[in-house]
Amino acid sequence: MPKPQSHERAYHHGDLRRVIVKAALEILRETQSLEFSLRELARRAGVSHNAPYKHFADKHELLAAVSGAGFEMLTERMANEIANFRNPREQLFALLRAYIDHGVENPALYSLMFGGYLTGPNHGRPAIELAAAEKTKAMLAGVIIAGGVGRAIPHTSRNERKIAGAVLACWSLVHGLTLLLADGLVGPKKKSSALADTLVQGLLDGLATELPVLPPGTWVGPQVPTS
Amino acid sequence: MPKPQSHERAYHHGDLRRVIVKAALEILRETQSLEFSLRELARRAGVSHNAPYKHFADKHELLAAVSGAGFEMLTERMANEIANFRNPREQLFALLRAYIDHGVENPALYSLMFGGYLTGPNHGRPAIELAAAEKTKAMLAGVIIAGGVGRAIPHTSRNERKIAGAVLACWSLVHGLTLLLADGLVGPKKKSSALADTLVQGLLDGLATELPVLPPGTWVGPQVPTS
DNA sequence: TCGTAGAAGTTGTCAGTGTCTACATTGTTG
DNA sequence: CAACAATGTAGACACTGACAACTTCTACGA
Repeated sequence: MPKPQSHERAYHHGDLRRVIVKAALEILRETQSLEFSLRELARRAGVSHNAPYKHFADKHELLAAVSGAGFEMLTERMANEIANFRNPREQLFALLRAYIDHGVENPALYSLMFGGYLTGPNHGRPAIELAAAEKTKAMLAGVIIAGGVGRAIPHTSRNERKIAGAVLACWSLVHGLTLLLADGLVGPKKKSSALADTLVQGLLDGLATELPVLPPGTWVGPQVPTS
Repeated sequence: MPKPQSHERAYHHGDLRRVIVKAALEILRETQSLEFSLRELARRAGVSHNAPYKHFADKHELLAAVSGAGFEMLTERMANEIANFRNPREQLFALLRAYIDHGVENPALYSLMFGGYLTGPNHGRPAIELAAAEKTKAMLAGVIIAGGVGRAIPHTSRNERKIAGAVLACWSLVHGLTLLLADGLVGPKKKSSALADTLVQGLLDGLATELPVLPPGTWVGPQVPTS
């Protein structure tokens, strides 16, 4: 086990991986731009330009780790918000708002998570990211099953498609709205919460009256890597 | 050095700007990756590595032009689809489907358009892009006004917010769905059309019964550059 | 007609980047 | 305590985006 108790680190850093990811999150927040260099990151971490390669195979892997950290922050935030309510409807509402806020408050990180930087030519999303994203989706599904869209939906195989449809609808709307807001393509950022609230409200109302039923054969889930 | 070889181009290309943008679109489609170099583009266009700088101030401006071309392709495609129908409801449906298809068929381009590559630290979206995006939105708004969500909404100042809400709802859902599909975060790409259809159907049904009303003071539109 | 200003394309250069290889330092373990 | 793997450092390389200076062509007014 590492023991970096001394404030003056020796040759071995002991916790460089986490430090680098944290530095990346900082840069992202400060500059709001994805155009930072691996070397700048190393500099900021007070380490030689090649040290990160001992923890990440290449830059993509590093960015994937940062993105994964973003997903974890997101799920944690949503979980915290959910804990404030008992009514599933309110929970779902709080969850979606947390999602939007997370994206709007840190657009660059959100872009990294969803902007397609990592879903390159052949290589699908890195596994580390997929796992984190899956947890996010599971949380959303949980609240919906508990009755987020108006009534509880028992998690039977018969309801599978119904649930998947509701999850997809919620996620799509909130996802798109967040992107548009973060982009500045619509509306002022300041008042986004009110805007988002009414929109989400509308969606949930619509969803409550008629749940879309997905056609058979469709399958909602992460794309499994073929290798 | 370079002599005028028959109908081969001479020193002056004549139409390099368009050729470069087209080459960029090709690369995007072939590699499905945003990581191409300006120099590779020049090579592909059969031109020296610095020629593009006579037409674009820097790489950002070039990418903005490519993104703008993407928006134009999108609006054109939507317009074509709309022309096949007279019923506003069907028109809206066709329009949204065209939007989704456009994104799913060329994820890299879609990422460039919406992934936040260009909305850097301070500089908002380039004007050329904003103009193109605005036309897209106008078309969507037009169909909605004509009755896309069930009944016509006269374009009075009283209905301004109602229209804006509907536009935002439609765009958000479709935008988010497209991103999720293109990302491969949900569902298989193959069957996406069926998936999208039912989802859009659900949204429209929900929207028809209850249009969300935006709170006063919110304003839906592109963020104006401070120039 | 011509000659010149400027647009369009070229070559050369520079700092900075991602990644590779070789080397140095460390903590761990037999 | 010595060998070893993990971790960090130093140097090198091809490539990138951008700048400056040069060349080639085209348009246009006297």
